[in-house]
Amino acid sequence: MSRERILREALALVDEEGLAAVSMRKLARRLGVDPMSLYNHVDGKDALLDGIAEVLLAAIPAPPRDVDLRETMSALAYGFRAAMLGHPRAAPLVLTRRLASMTALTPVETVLAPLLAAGFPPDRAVHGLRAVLAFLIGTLMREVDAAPTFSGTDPDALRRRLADLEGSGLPAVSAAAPFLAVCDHEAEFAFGLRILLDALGAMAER
Amino acid sequence: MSRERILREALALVDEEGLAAVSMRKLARRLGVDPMSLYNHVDGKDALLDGIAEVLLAAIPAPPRDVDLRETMSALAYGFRAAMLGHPRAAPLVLTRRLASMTALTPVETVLAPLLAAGFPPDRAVHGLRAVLAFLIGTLMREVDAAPTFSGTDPDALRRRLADLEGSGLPAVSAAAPFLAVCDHEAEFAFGLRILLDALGAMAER
DNA sequence: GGCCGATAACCTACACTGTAGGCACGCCGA
DNA sequence: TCGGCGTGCCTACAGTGTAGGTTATCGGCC
Repeated sequence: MSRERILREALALVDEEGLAAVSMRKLARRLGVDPMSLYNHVDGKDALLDGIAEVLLAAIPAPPRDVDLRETMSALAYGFRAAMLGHPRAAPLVLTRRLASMTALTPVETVLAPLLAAGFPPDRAVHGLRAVLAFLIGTLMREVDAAPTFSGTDPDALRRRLADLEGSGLPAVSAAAPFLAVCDHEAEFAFGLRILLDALGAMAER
Repeated sequence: MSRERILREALALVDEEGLAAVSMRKLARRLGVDPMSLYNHVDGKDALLDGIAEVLLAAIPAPPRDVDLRETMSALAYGFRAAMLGHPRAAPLVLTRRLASMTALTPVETVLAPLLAAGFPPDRAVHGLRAVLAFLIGTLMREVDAAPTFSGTDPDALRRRLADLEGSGLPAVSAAAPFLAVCDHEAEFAFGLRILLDALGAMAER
């Protein structure tokens, strides 16, 4: 039927079975349709994946209006992260694909506008935007589609990982093993984002 | 023949034809071997890709010894980047896979050691390491395996992209269009890295 | 020297993939 | 009424990862 329904079902499929499990045939089966019929609404598998990525991007909420630079950027960053974590197995589509659509531009506008308003010259504003975005993507890459490994709920696996690190023969790694074995993604994210926004804030004042 | 030769040839295949073109059969043909023979040295395609990633990781040069914290981290970051840019089409293997091998631990040791020596408590050191790593990965994700688009050598494509941005109806995007249309990855990288290392340096002093 | 177990190369076969090409139906404007 | 066109279906093709089984070659041991 419609492209929209196809994308919705495709996203559900990814959520349930993971990216690798997506095939035109399986998707068609779920929709009760012949595989080839999909090609009337989506031109090829790659375009389908791009479509899913755009659905994800569109789910980023707009930050509140009329708050200061830092709060705007922070809200957008957390919104982006939340949108990706809402569909962890699909998130790599957004993080690894080079999207050139309008959907990708809206968040850019949202963060660029307050930067310019804060007095950033356009080139510096783009620099700042890209630095934050790179950090966002890198962080999400780490936690998304992760094996449940790092969530650390399994105490046995954690112990094994800890032993591996301590027995690595690398002194600094051994010393920091308890912190390397686990990863509080939320805290890591907050830490890095704070640093970056601090730096941007300092630049804004000059 | 040996696992090593297989990985070398696989990396060459990726360099020449891209990740999507890698198949056990094609790789075997290049090696003049039956596809199934590969399974005697590598257990499955996924393990093969992991192997390629480790080859890339192993190519990161060790930073000079006995220099200060900032220089060590900077050298390692640039080394990481250079290693990935040396094989842009293979780099996503490192950036997207969750590697748990010893090879991945060596650079960790290299950056963790000076952080601890500088007085960082282990948990903060890991925080700092991860923040920088996230930025590294995010940045590389953007420039690697990129369509040659953003290299901007084609003035026609650049003009088209610029026109798209200016005609987007988004005021900030239009205003910053000349800087959004191109991307000097080297400069972006230096900018973000400087911010992060500044922040870590400031933390080290307290 | 003769045997034996292991290793590695090969071959076949299976279930599955994305999608090009063609056919049949039903709606919509002329 | 008649064309066309968009949509859905079907077949077919070249290619995929890899399980299972067969053979030859080689190193060590009696």
